[in-house]
Amino acid sequence: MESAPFEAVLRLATTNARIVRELETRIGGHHGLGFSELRLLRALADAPEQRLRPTDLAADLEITASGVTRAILPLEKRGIVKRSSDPQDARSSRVTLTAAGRVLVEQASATASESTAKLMRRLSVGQIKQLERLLTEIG
Amino acid sequence: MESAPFEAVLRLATTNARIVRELETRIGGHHGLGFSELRLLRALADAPEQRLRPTDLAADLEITASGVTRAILPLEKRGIVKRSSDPQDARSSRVTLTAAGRVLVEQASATASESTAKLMRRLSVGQIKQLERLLTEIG
DNA sequence: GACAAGTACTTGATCAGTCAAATATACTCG
DNA sequence: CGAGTATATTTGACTGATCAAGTACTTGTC
Repeated sequence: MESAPFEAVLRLATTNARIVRELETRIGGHHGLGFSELRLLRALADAPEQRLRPTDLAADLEITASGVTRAILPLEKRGIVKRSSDPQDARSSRVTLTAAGRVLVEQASATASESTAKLMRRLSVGQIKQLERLLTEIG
Repeated sequence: MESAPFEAVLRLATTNARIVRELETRIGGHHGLGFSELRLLRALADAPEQRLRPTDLAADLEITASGVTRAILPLEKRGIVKRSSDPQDARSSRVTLTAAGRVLVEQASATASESTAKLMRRLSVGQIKQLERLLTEIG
């Protein structure tokens, strides 16, 4: 009773866990940033005008709105992101990278890229692209 | 400053999060089991003699030994797994599926397979196999 | 324009997992 | 054999996330 899709999901989970754990120590050591924090900063950096509402961050990161609230707090205290009110909707707000945040995300991404390249040294660039394509294709 | 490997890792994380969250509700709803619990039970089910030491479980699942200790407790209380002492090493123990556990993992896997197939409906069987191969290849 | 329903976010309680330290046992080598 | 080191597990304190409930605002309908 083997199911190719479910086997793939199990593999996805372990590979993800291994890579995240590895990057966590490398990024954390260099920049005092967790993997999920870097993920959040990258989402901001990649957004048009480097600005997103918490809800959109939640959707991008596949976490809950509640998780976003809690993730943002320490980043805001450290002056890495900033919140401003959303002129279109008073319930919401807009989260932006500060100048310091832009520098940090740049540096941390560089470290992460380097480490990732090492972790994936067994795959060719083509295979990595293929992997990314397949993951994106899922949904 | 784009890095194919790191982009792929970011994608890996979000896709993983989405799938895990989805399966969590489906498996949880039907069998009262979390995704990571099912992962643990599957590791046992797939082990020779359906028996593993906590350390080996930790390695298989890519979590810490500490995490295994805590994951096993509720499963043991529910009679899904059982611990016995390791005759080779008094520091360690052996974790096995109970009869009830074997039934449960079978049923939950069926549910999970079904849900996963739906989640991955946009990929062909060949693409899913390819995805799994690439993930395995990484490390 | 008021009221119902929906959406955006926050908060309290909880959970799964981490790390560091403690404990217990095993292994190695002089 | 015994000392020192290494390994297996557990525990306490903590972190990052969840869910459910609450607040605040917006939207759609009559």
